Amino acid sequence: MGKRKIVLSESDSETDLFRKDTRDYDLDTPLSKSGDLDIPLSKTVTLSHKKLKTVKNEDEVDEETSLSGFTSNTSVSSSPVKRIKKESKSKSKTKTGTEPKFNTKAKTSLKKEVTESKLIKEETPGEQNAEGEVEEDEEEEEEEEYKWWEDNENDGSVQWTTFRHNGVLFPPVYVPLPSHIKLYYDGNPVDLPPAAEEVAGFYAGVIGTDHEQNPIFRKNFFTDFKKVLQENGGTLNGVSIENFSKCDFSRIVDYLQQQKEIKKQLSAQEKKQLRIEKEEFEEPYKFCEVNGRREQVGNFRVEPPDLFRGRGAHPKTGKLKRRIYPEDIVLNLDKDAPIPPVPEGHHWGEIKHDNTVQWLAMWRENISNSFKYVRLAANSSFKGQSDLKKFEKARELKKHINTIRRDYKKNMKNKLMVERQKAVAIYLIDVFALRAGGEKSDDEADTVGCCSLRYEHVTLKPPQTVIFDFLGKDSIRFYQEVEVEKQVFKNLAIFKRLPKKPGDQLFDRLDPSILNKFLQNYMPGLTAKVFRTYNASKTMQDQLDLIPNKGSVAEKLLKYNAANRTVAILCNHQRTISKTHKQTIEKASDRIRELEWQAWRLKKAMVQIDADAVNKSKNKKFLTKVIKTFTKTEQKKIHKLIIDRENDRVQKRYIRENDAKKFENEEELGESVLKEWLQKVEEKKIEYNKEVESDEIEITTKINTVEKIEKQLEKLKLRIETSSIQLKDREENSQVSLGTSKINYIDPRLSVVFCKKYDIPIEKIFTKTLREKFKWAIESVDENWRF
DNA sequence: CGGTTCACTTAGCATATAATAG
DNA sequence: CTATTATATGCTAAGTGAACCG
Repeated sequence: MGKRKIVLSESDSETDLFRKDTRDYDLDTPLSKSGDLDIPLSKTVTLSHKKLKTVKNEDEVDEETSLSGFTSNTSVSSSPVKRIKKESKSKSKTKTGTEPKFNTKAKTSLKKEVTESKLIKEETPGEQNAEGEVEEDEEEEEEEEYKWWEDNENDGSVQWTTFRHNGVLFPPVYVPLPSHIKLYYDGNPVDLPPAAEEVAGFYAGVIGTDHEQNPIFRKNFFTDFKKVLQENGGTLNGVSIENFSKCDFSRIVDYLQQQKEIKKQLSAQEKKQLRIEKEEFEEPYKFCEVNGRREQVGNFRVEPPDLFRGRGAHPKTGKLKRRIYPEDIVLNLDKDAPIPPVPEGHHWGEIKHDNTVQWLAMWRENISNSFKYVRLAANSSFKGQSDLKKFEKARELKKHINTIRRDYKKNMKNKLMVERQKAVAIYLIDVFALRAGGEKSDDEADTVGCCSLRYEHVTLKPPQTVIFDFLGKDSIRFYQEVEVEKQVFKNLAIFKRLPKKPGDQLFDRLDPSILNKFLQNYMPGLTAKVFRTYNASKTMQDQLDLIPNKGSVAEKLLKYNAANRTVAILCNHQRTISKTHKQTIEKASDRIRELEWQAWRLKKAMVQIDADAVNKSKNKKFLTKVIKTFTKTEQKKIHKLIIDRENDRVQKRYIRENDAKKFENEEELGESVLKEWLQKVEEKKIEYNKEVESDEIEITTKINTVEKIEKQLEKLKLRIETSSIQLKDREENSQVSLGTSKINYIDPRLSVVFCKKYDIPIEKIFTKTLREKFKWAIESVDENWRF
């Protein structure tokens, strides 16, 4: 038995997509290394061993029920500790020698940024830099830039030597509503102190979303709202607010809506002006100087106050996320760096000089009392370096994966309960790409990963089918009905055995740290999450290998996306189906049906002209196979669709043109014009009706020869084909999110190589920001690179 | 150790912007 | 050219895992 195929069932149509996946996992490839040690003994195991003596029965697995039918193998297995030299990851091309200078473009870059998209095309692509190398990137760089991936010196713990920036950007102060816009309570206007009014406004902002329907959200909001109100001396006009259901936010909602509308109505110029002003204002915060080099800051804006929008059933959702002031902020800079200016009348909470970390600023947030950090952008050297490290680590796992798989298979029959649990857990993480699953407290949403799986999350269906059903990260449902190996099934049964009951931990001897410590034995730095990266990239490599190098760019892209989708499904990256999705799909299929009707009609006309035309046509296949006959009812339906649409269009056009004329002070079109237009549509309708009755197409000058019709048919055929493919693609992607895996899991070098080999412009696969983020990948691989 | 704290990656949704159909 | 739809980006919540601490 070499490869094991896991076929996911297809029973539940709702989540169908996530269970059609078929994957191969090579668990049995012979090991490259023999003579692996047969002694586990990390500290954890030693401890269990001690435990074994005292509470033997608890820790020993009951062989009777669990091991039947399997070749027994009693030896405790483990992995050799493999020491990998930390070698410098990339062969350095000659480094530029001198320390790169700090990019002084900061001042001018604003204008550049703003107009870039337009200007770029006018500039010579590929300028020469000092060394005479040709810069191939579409964004010109006057100054040579730092290519950290060609730089060898990076030891790890020290992140920077100089580190300077301008601090953070605070959200604007609250501007109270106009005095006539108020909250109403029990039908009466309420005068709120500004602080409370602000919170009421936050709630108004949530009306119309799902949060509004969430009782927890409402309760938490109302509690905090009352608190703020009280802290600010209560309402100003003596109204006492006790009951949420008596609160009427509608005027505030309308006002906010109106403000939004006004903003939208601004002319393009005004919008542009505002944008430029905003840019200018933000400019100082956008960049950070790291070791004399200019790098982009990611989230330089402090999070504004709002109601906390927790995902899933978060107990704290709806609570007020308080405003952050400079006093709350800790800044991190180098010792000699100038201290950024603070808003008038304030001071920074603390100034630190910690060069072992990457953050520029941080504050403590009040919802779960954790930290928020201001850090560099995704295209920075900090992020890039850790990204590269992450993928190199995943590639390192290639060398150990066979050993690991062999071991966990073997350990499925280990006598020690912990070892068995480890084996099964690693199996689940490896095969189903589960996350580690750390412990969570009661004031968070109840979500789980591997180690925190509970009794009720796994259902066993003999002989060897397992149904996983739980909420994972972000409360995204993980539902899979799968066949597993017998021994896995048996072990899961053991882990669920009495006295365990719903609510109990499946892996009661495990937590991520135990698992990770065990994994380190195979490879330094190996942790549970590495498996996700590894399997995602490995899957992508395998999928890409299957794509034939032929066809149009569009076709190849479609295949790339299909490969991407496989990975996204593996990682369970979902997105909510948009509210309009069903409608969109319906509309698109109606549209296709209409196109088919047009084709059918043309076909009829063709036959009318020449009875044998179909047989002679080079589109014979299309004409006979694809085009189905339309019944009279169907025809009428389509006619109605077209006529309604036409009428609609005419009405709109009439209104629009008159609006324009009014604006220009011209004479408006009279009703008669509209009537005339509508009449034309009416004529068409009559025409259609006649067509249905007589079952004959009227031959017009436009379509009076077979050749002309063929030409039109050709066009229609193409449109139908592309529309159908598009529709199918969209349908398949409707609940799968491709982005997350592209950004975080698929080694970007795979995509770069794919583009090179298949002659696809990288822009088709990586957006501008992704190209910046993955610059290290784009510039460092040749087409023979493999994951 | 075993829990907590800190720092970092990963995640989906909301909104802004671009592309495309009509 | 406009309205609609698709895509890209911004935002911040929610994970992981190592270090720290008593």
